[in-house]
Amino acid sequence: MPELPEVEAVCRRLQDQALGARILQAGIQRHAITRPQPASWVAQEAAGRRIAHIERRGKHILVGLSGQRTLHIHLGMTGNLYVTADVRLRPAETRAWFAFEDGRGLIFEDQRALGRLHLLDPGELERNVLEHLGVEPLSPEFTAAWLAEKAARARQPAKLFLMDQRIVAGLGNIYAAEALFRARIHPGKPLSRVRRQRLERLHAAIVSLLEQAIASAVAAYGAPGRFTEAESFACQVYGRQGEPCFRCGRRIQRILQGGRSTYFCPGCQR
DNA sequence: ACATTATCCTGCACGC
DNA sequence: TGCGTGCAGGATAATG
Repeated sequence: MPELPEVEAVCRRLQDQALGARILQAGIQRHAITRPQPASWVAQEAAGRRIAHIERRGKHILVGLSGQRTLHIHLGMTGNLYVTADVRLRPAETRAWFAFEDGRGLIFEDQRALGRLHLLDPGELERNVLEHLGVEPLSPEFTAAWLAEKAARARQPAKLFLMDQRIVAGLGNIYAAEALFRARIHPGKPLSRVRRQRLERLHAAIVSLLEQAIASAVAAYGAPGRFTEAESFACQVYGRQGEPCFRCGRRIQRILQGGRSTYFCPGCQR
C-alpha cells in the first residue's frame, strides 16, 4: 500500500528516468480511472507534451507537463508508476501508458484499479488537489508546536487525525499505527487529551519513521518491480494481531476505526 | 454539523 | 473441487 515513503520513492525514480521526455502518444486502458474526465480527452491532451518536472504532495504524484498542464496521479492501494524500456510490452494490469519518442514509456499499473489519473490546469490542480491537502510532514512547517496547536482542537480518535489528509498529508493506515505505537498513544484517544511531551514524541516519531521508510523504500525500489510494506519497512504493530509486542510482550490487538483495521499494543498504548 | 457507512476494485484466504 | 463470502483499504459520496 503506497503511503508517502513509497510515493516518494516512485517520484525520485521518475525524476531520474522521465524528466525531459516527450510524450508521443498516450492510452487509457481503464476509462474509470480518469473520471469524470473522458479518458480519450486525457490521452489526446497529454500527447505532444514534455515532462518538465515531477513532484510529490502527500500521496499524490504531480507530473508537470509543458503547456501548463499537470498529470495528477494517485496510486490508490495497489498502483505503481514507472518507466519501461519498451512501451509496446505492457503488463496486463496497465491502466494507462504514455509512449515517449525514444520507445520508452511511462506505465501506470494498478491491480485493484482504485488509483486515479487526471490532467489538470493550474486552477484545477489548486482547487481539486492542493487545497485539500494538509502540511507536508517532512517540511519545516511541520513542527512539534504546529502539531500541538492542531492537537488542541482535535476531538477525533488519534488514528483518524493522523490519517486525515487535510491535516497532515501522506500518512496511511500503516504509518499512522506505527507512529502511535512509537509515541505510546492509544489510537482511540483524541489528541486534545494527550500531554505535550507525548505530542512531541509523536512528532519526532512521524518524522523519523518517514525518513527511515523513504530510505528503505528507495533502496527496495531500485530494481524494476513493486514493493510491499514488508520489504520497505519492519512493522512493530501493523499486521501483528495476536503476536507479542516487541517492547512489553503483550499481544498486539486489532480494532476497527472508521471501518479500517488499527493495530496497537494494549500494554504500551494507553 | 458532525460521525458513520457505502462505494469503487480485484485477488486471495477461508469455510462449507 | 468449487463456489460463495468476506476482507484488504485510500478517498470520496452518501447517509444517518
